[in-house]
This record gives sequence, structure tokens and C-alpha cells, in this order.
Amino acid sequence: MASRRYAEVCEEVCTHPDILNRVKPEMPDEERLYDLAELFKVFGDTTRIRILYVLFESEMCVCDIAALLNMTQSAISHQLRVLKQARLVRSRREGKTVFYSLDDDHVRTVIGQGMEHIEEKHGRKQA
Amino acid sequence: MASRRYAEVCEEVCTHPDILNRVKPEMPDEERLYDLAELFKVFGDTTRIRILYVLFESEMCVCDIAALLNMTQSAISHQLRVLKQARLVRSRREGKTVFYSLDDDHVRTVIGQGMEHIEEKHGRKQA
DNA sequence: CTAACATATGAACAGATGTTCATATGTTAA
DNA sequence: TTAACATATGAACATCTGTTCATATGTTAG
Repeated sequence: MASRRYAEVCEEVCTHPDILNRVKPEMPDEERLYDLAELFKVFGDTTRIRILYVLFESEMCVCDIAALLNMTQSAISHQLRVLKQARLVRSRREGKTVFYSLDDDHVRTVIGQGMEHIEEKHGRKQA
Repeated sequence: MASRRYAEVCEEVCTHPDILNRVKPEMPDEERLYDLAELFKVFGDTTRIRILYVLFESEMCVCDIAALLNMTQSAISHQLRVLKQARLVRSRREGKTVFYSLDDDHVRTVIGQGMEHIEEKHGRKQA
């Protein structure tokens, strides 16, 4: 069982330096990529996706959303906070009630493209 | 400390039945919404976002990506599998080497819109 | 003021997720 | 066949994440 030494990454023979050198400078800052991943994380939860879909149709108060999705007010409120921090929804207060709505149209585009991707890949085999 | 009873969700007074009845039938199947969230989960990780960005520029082998991102071959390989299962990347083998590339253009659109959203929200205050 | 109610939030717990490590698989060359 | 190497993968571990529960905050009505 004398553990043989394996190269952790490939030998220099494998890497293609020309490609590496060409691609490397095109990469955005780490910070931007991090923020981007954080944004998509927000889309990556069924509850939040359902909330966004609900808000496609109409602005709505927290308890309406909770009723529609059959979830507790607390769970919805927590998720609305996440959506708001990501600037995907806004809120406005009217008396005791807080109404939430979509913040901008990127949300629709992103979700729309996601849906297209899914339907294309599921419906047919490799369009 | 006699725990008072709080309504778990809002009273009927609060919910707006007209809105609920209008929105409810517009919601997609649960299965679609689940798949959509699963798709965005794939975008919601820095490593995978970086991989996708790398592949924007050029098809590339596993060890090139690992070298570029300064990560182990194993970590990259695991993530490529996730990306492939989501049909975001394809692979083709050439001898010992496996080259990965973007599967379709939804990836670019989704990521592009995500970037726009971030830059709009960070750069200015509410365009 | 207090009661009622819509919403927000902190803490805790359970389940999901990404990386590492070791090793297996697949391919080429000798 | 064996050696070398590029890639894939299972298991384990630590971290992250979503829900629940209890309770706090904010608003209106009396």
C-alpha cells in the first residue's frame, strides 16, 4: 500500500498555455463573480422561485403569499427579506399591511430564460 | 407566561381573495418550479460560475480549468458533472483529454442578465 | 394607554452542499 | 501486458441554508 505519488493537477504537458493566457485576462474580478453566484443562489430555492412567480401576477402582501403557497408567515417573511436584499423585490407599507412586488425586469428575463432552458432540454433530446 | 394564541397565518380579513383567485391558476406546476430552482442552484456557486465564465472564452480540458481557477482537478471534475447534468456544458473526448464547452446560449443570457442586475444595483442607486 | 393583527427576526435544528482524500476508470504508448 | 496520465467518483467532513418556534416590532382602532 505504499501510496504512489499522483500529480495533484495535470503535468505541464497537459495544460494548454496559449488558451490559458488568452482566457485569463478575460475573467471578471473575483468580487463580481462572487456577487453573481450570490444572486443566483437567491433564485436557487423553490420557495423563493414560487414567490417570484406569484409576484409576476400582482403585488401582494405577506399573508396572501403565505396562503397561496401554503406556508407559514414566518417562512415567507424570511425569504422575502432574502429577495429584498438581492434587490429582486421591493416593499411598500400601507397601514399594517406590507405589499411586495418585483423590483425590476431582469427577474422576468432570468426566470424566463431558465424556463426555456428546462423545457428545451426536457421536451426534446438535444434540440 | 400563559402563551397567547397567535394566528399562524393572517385572518381572512387580511387575505385578498380576489387576488388569490386570480393568481392561483397562473402558477406553473410544482414540478416545473422545482426544476427551475434546481437549475438556478447550479448557477449559485462561485466555482461553477467561474467555470462557465472560463468556457465563455473557449472549450477547455479539466486540468486547464483547474489550473486557471487554481483548484484541484477533483473539485473541478465534480462541478463539471453538476454542470453537465444540468445540460449547461457538454464534453467531448480526444484521447486522454476531455474538453468541455457551453451547451447552449441560455447560459450566456442568464449570466448576462444576472451581471446587468448586479451592476445596475451596485453602481447607481435605483436607476 | 391596551388589544388586535400584520410583519420581522433571532436561535436552534435538520438537511443540503462543496471540498478533500483516496482510489477507480479510461486512454495512449511502449 | 505495464506505466503514465487525464479524468471520474465515493465517502467523509465541515459549512451553509431553510424552516420552525417564540417573540419582537410596527400600525390601527378603541
